[in-house]
Amino acid sequence: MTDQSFNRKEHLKNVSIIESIFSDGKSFAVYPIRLIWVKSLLYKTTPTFQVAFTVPKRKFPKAVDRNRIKRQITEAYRLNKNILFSKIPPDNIHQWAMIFIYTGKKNPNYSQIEKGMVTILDRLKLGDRPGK
RNA sequence: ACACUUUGCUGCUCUAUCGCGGUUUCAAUCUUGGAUUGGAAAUGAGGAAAGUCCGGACAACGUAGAGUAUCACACCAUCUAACGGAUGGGGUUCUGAGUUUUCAGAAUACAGAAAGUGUCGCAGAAAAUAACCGCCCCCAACUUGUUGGGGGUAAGGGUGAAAAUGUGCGGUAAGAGCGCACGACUUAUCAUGGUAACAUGGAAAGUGGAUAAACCUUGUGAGUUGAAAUGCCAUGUAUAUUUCGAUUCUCCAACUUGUUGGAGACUGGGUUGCUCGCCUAGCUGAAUAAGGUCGGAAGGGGUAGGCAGAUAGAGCCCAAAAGUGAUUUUGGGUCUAGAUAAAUGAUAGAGAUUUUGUUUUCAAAAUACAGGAUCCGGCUUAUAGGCAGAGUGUUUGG
RNA sequence: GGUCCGUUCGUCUAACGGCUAGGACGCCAGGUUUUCAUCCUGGUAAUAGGGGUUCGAUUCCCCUACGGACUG
Repeated sequence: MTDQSFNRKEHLKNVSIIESIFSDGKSFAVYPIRLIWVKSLLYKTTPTFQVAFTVPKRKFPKAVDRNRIKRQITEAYRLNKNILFSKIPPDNIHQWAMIFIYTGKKNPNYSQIEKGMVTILDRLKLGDRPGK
């Protein structure tokens, strides 16, 4: 049985970490989602992955649309995050902070978002990247 | 019955699994408080939550007072915590019916142009002290019906959004509210009705073009700033640094003879934007040095976590009574989000409504506008479908 | 959350409540040139939307839409 909960601690809230992600984070995109992330040393109090979700206000001016897209992305992450946990190396000393940005232009359906989320989580390599 | 207009109400439903926010409760671990993890229960976004166009509650600052500026509002009464909101009424304008007296509906920033200033393009003689043409009178000249000069006159003149109170009679050289009759309008006034706005009627004076969503005048009201207000706790730090200004003078009294006290001027600061007024400061020192203090500006360092504010209230529902109504009173019942990088979603199934195809069946698609952020009362704007009421028109039947 | 400002040809801008809404850069057509550029001539094209005040609105007032600035 996999863990499907999504607590408040797993939300990314620290302002300085978010600014560092936007200034020197690494990114790639799978339609309709773009992922930006940064890796740092592990603290004991915070969980391994901290995640935030945003939708640009320029493309979706109404708050109803933005809320719905954020909820759907959150749901897709919650149901598929065991892909990430299964890829953690055994002697892990790092933690990851990630931001998912919705880059599409229309209101999506959930199946599209879930497909993009699964491929993103598959493609993200957590192990020892040689360039690091 | 259908169509249109308008007003009000409503704003898809249920089940299972996983997951999120706060509340209550149970268990475990660490334990001073308390924190973390897990389980359970009930619960969790609107009529506009929106725009931020008004009004309040609440909070901070200010709080002897006066004047003025600035801003807002402007028929009357009532309602309300308050309002630029609502209800009822009045006036004006428009539309329809009907017809000369009304009825119905809609709109209405609806104080003052007779306090003053400004503006009124083009056209037109003239756009606000109206004589260009025309009409009339007097004088002069001669070519004897024209010219020139002086004066009177707003009845007529192709314009314009607007042309000096309309029609008729009298009157006059020609004319003119110059006079009269019937009207129109304005001002202050009297009587009746009405709480009042106002209506009706009488007598008097008068005829003043429009524009105040031009300046303005009158009346009424408003202190300023807004939950990023504000209070407390924790963490952290630097009363750092630079620069500008002020720290003055006179008089009186006392004695301890250079100090103290009082009064005044001046300067700085506070006092709602300004003024007066009020409060307060002007130290050490021989010194224009130096230090201290006060005020302004520049610039820097730190934190960016938690609690309160913050959800029981001008609350919601039902009934009765008062009132034309907005609304109020009384009685009973009820507790119903409280987040802070910010909680409502996904999957599966069933049903409801609408549309399309097919037409017993069935299949597919869609289900509006839109998401709390301190809280209320309004206004404005967006809104699929459904329900109810009113009005108008058409058709059918009696 | 709060306070305030603005919207004029495709772009940048001007305007006393009063003429056909002016100018520059563009674009189009013609001319000049062997051709292109430059230059000359002409044309095109706008008051964010709705309502009101006024004889008359880009201008004054109200509502809506959009854009922007400030505020810890």
